[in-house]
Amino acid sequence: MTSPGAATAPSKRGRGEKSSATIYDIAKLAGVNPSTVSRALSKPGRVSAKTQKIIEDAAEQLNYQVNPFARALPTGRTQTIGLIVADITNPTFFDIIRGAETTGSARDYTLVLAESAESPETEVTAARRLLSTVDGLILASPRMDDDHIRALSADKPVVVINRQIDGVPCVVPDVNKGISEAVRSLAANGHTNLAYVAGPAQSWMTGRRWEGVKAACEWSKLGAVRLESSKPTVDGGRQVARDVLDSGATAVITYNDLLAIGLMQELQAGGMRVPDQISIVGFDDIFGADFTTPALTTVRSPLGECGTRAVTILLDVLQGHDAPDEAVSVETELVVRGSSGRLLA
Amino acid sequence: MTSPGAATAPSKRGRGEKSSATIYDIAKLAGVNPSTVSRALSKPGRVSAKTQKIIEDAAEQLNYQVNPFARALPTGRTQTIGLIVADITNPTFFDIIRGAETTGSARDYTLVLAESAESPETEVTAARRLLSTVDGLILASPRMDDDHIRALSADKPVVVINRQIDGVPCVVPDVNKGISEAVRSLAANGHTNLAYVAGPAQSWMTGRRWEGVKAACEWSKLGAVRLESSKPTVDGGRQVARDVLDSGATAVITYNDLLAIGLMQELQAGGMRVPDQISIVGFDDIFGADFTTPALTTVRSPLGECGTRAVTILLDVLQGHDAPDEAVSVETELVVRGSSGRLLA
DNA sequence: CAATTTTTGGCAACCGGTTGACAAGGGTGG
DNA sequence: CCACCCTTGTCAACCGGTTGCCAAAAATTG
Repeated sequence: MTSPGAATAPSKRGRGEKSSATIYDIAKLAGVNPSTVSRALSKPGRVSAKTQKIIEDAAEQLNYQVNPFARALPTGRTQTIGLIVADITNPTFFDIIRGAETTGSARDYTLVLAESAESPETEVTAARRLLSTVDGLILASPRMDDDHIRALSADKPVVVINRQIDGVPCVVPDVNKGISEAVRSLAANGHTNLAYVAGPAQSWMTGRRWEGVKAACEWSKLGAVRLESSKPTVDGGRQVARDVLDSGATAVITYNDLLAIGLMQELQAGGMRVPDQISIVGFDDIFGADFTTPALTTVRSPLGECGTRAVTILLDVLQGHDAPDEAVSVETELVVRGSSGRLLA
Repeated sequence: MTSPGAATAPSKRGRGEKSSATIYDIAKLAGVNPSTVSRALSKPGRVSAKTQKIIEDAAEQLNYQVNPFARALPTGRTQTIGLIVADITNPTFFDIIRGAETTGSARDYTLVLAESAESPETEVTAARRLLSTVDGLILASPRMDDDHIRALSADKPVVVINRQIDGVPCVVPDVNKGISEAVRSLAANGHTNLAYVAGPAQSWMTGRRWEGVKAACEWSKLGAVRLESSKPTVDGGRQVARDVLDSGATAVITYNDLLAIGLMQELQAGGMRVPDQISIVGFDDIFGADFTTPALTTVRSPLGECGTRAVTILLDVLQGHDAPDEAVSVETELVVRGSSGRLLA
C-alpha cells in the first residue's frame, strides 16, 4: 500500500484510514458519473429511483460523508449559524445560547459561538469574521450601532434579539405585560412609590423597560423614579442600595436580576427586611434567581424562546421564506416569589 | 453589468458587492501569479520582501479576506475548534465554554459548540459531525465510553476535560487539595460524621470525589458515608435530604453545588439551621453559589481554567507540539462561605 | 410506428485557495 | 568567465463537491 496511486482503495487520508470516501469513490463503485452521485445525494428526484438506490447503497457501504468544505466552496452553504453574545459570563445569555443550539441542531445546523466582551468594536470584528463562514447570524443584545447591523444584514441574513431595528428581523420580548403585572401586584400590596434601577446606557432594553414601568405606574397611580446603576451586576446592585433608600421608594424593579440580587443582599445586610419593608422585583428570571432568600420575584423574559425563535426565523429565511416585517414579540410574565409582597409599615 | 463575464471587476457575488476579492484579483492588480499571492499571504519569507509588499498593498486595497472554505478544502485546516458539553443548561459548563471561547478567539480560532443532552449516543453523533469540520475537539465531561473517545482521537486531536483516559490528553481538576481543606475545616469545627452525596453513576468525577472524601475522612478520623442522589440537580438535592438526616451526619459534601443548594433549601424548609445544626459544602463554585442564604461553602473547581488549558493544549498539538503525556491537573480550593461552620449541638 | 416530449445521466467548467516541480534570475566562488 | 547554488516566481494539478448544458434513453402522443 505504500506504492503511489493506490488503485482501487478509496482515497487515502493522512492517518485515519476510515473517513473520507468521496463521491468519486461512490461513482466508481456504483458505475455512474460523479455528478450523478452528487445529484442523487442532494437533489431529490433528479435521478431515477433505481440509480438512486444503487448510489445510496454504495454510499452506505463506503460510509460516505459529504465534505462540508467542498460543498461550501461552490455553493456558499455551510449548514452553520453564528451567534454573537455580549458577554458569555452573563447568565442572561445562557438560555439564549441553549435555545439557539437546541433549535439549530434539531434542524441540522451547527452553532458557532462568539463573544463581543461588551465592546462594540470587538463585536463588529467578530461578526465580520463569522459572517464569512456561516449561513446566517444571530446577534443577541448587540452593542454595535444600527448601521453596522444593517450593513451585516445586507450581506447575509441576520436576526437580532433584544433590540428593535427597522429592516432587520428582530425578536423582542414584550415587556409591557410582565411589567404591568408586576406594578399592579405591587400596587395591590399597598406600595405607592416605586423605583426603577436602570442598566447600562447603551442597552436598548433598559430604556424600553423604563418606559414600561413609567407607563404602568401612571396607570396605577404610583410614583416612579429612575435610578442609575454603575453596572448591571450583583455589585452594581449593591452600590445602588443607598440611592434606593434615599429615594423613599418601598418597591423596586430592576433592569435585571443580577442588580436585584445585589440590591437585596445589601439591603438585608443593612438590616432591612424583604419584603416586609421593601419589595424587590428583578427582570429576566435567570438561573439562580430562586436561590436567594427570599427567592426573587421577577419579570420572566423567555430568553430560551428568544433563541429558539431567532433561529427559526433565520432558518426560514435561509429556505427562502420571507422574514416577518415586524419585530416578533415574545411574552413576559411576572413570577411571584418571596421578595415582593405586602408592605408592613 | 448584466452582460456575462464582467471583465475587469473583482469577481461578483450574489448581492453584496463588497466582499470576496480573490487571490486572482490581487494577482491581476499586483501583476504576479496567483500562487505567488497565496505564498505571500501564508508562507512567511517564501517571496521577496518587495513583491510581498506589493501584494499586501493590493490585498489591502481590495479588502481581501481569505475564503475559509477554499483554504480548508485542500489543507483541512479550518481555524476552528469544537466543544461538546453534556448539558448546556448546566452552569458548570458555562465557565468552561467561556474559557474555551476566550482562549480560542485570542489565538484566532473560532469555537463551535454542540450539546450531547447527557446522551452518549447523541454525543458520539455530534462528535463525529463536528470532527469533520473542525481542527480539533474538546470534550467536557464526556458521557461516551473510552473507546469511542480514543477512536475520535485517532482521527484528529482531542482533549478531554473532567475525565482521565490513557493516551488522550486530559485536563482534570485535582480534587484532593480542595477536599482535604474542606474535611479538615469541618473536623476543626467539631464534626465527626460526614456524608457524601454522589452524582450520576456514569460520571467519572463522582467516583473520584468520593475517593477523595473517603481518604480525607480517614486521615482526619471522621466517619464517612456515601449517599446516592437521583439526579445532580437542585431537585435531586431536595430529594436526598431525608437520607442525609437519617444518616446522622452533621456535615455534608455534595457532588456538585446544585445538589448542595437543593439540599440546603429542603433542610431549611424542614426547620434545620445551617450551619448551626448541619454544615453543607458544595462542589465547583458555580455561578449563583453565593446567592443563597447562607452563601454556599464550596470546593471551587476552576472550570474556566479547564476550558482555557484544554484549548491551549489543543492548539499546541495542532502546531505540532507534543501533548503532555500525563493528565494536566488544575488545583481546587475550598471557598468558605456561610453554609459551613461550627456545630452548635 | 414515427414524431415529439420528458427523463435521466454524462461532460466539463467552476468555486478559491495550496503546493510540488521546475525554470529563470541573481549571486558566489574558483 | 564559467560552473554551481540559492532565491523567487510560474505552471499546473489538486482538494471534493455543484451545476448548466447537452445528448441518449425512455415515455408519451398522434
